[in-house]
Amino acid sequence: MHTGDADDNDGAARLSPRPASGAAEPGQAPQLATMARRFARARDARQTEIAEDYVELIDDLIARDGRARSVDVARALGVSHVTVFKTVSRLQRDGLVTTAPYRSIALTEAGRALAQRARRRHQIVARFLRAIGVDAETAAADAEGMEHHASAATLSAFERMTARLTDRSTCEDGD
Amino acid sequence: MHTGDADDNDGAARLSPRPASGAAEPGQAPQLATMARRFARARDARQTEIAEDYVELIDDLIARDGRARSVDVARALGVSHVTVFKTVSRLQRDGLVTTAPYRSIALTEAGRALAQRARRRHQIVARFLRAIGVDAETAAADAEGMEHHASAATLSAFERMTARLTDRSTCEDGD
DNA sequence: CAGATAATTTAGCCTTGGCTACATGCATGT
DNA sequence: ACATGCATGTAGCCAAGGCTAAATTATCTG
Repeated sequence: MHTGDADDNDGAARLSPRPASGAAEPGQAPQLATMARRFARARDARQTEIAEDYVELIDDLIARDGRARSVDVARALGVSHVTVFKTVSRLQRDGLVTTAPYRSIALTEAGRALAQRARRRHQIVARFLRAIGVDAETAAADAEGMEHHASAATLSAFERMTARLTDRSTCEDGD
Repeated sequence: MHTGDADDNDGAARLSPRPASGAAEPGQAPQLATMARRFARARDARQTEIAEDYVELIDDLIARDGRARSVDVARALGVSHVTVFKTVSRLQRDGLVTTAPYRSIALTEAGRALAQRARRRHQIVARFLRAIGVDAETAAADAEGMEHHASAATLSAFERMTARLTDRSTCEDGD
């Protein structure tokens, strides 16, 4: 009843198995698996982004203020303190932070290690973006999202390029 | 009852308002707002990542196979077809795709536009990563996640650098 | 010390994005 | 033409990550 059954093929192709070419599988099947792997990696990174943001921020707050209150975390992240509370509970469950009722948030060893890794990546990305000519504010904002998706190889390349661009004496050969 | 109340301050500082310095606000308040803005942008990008991935992939499938079946989308993304079904329903609700029962997925104008923007960013990021020496597979995988967080300024810088690195005649001046 | 202010915690709600299990529809093969 | 297989759709579950509202606890102030 919705569409009858004939003339709406201006974009909604009928689901016949192979309308275009007979040689679809050999070129497509491995590519599908490869794509799936890449998307899985991105999905995985998305899941850890929040944890990394939290521990990095908590580490920053402790370094700056001597403590990390959930209200400060909430203000820095721009979310409600309830969201922080629940997320911090998950982080505690996952062994990244420790909390005691009505006390400031503390990082575990694992949390500190993750925070340092995250900060290092963040700095590499941010410095790199500035080095290639992105303004500081945009660099900081983009780094905030990009850092979680940069692999070790990419980070190395970023560091190489940053060094090369910062030291103006080298042009086409860095190391 | 849980911890008593006194001696666990090896990391869980008491929640006194200002234990470190009296000049906390002027240096911290604007920074908190700035950080919140950056995190909000990253959060926003995270929300649109999936939509962009879907429309870009659907566009690719249509270009390659002449149609985009949800089962193909599911295989490419590495998720179940039910997840695809539900996500595509949301995309339809948001005006990015159109679907009819048992028909292939079609992109709306808005969906096609978003797909093209996403693909362009994807290519810029991937080409750039390869240009700075990241291997192809890692570049593709990292680009998958990073593309969604690259602002226009960063993309321009990427293009500039890619051109500079690809065309070896220019060293310190691109355009 | 009592009240006010601020922070934390709890309770409950929503959307997104993932899943399994099952039901239905389409399309081809014999 | 009908069975069989594959694709799609439905129902229901879960966790994450967001929210408001209300209750509880700390801390500061008067």
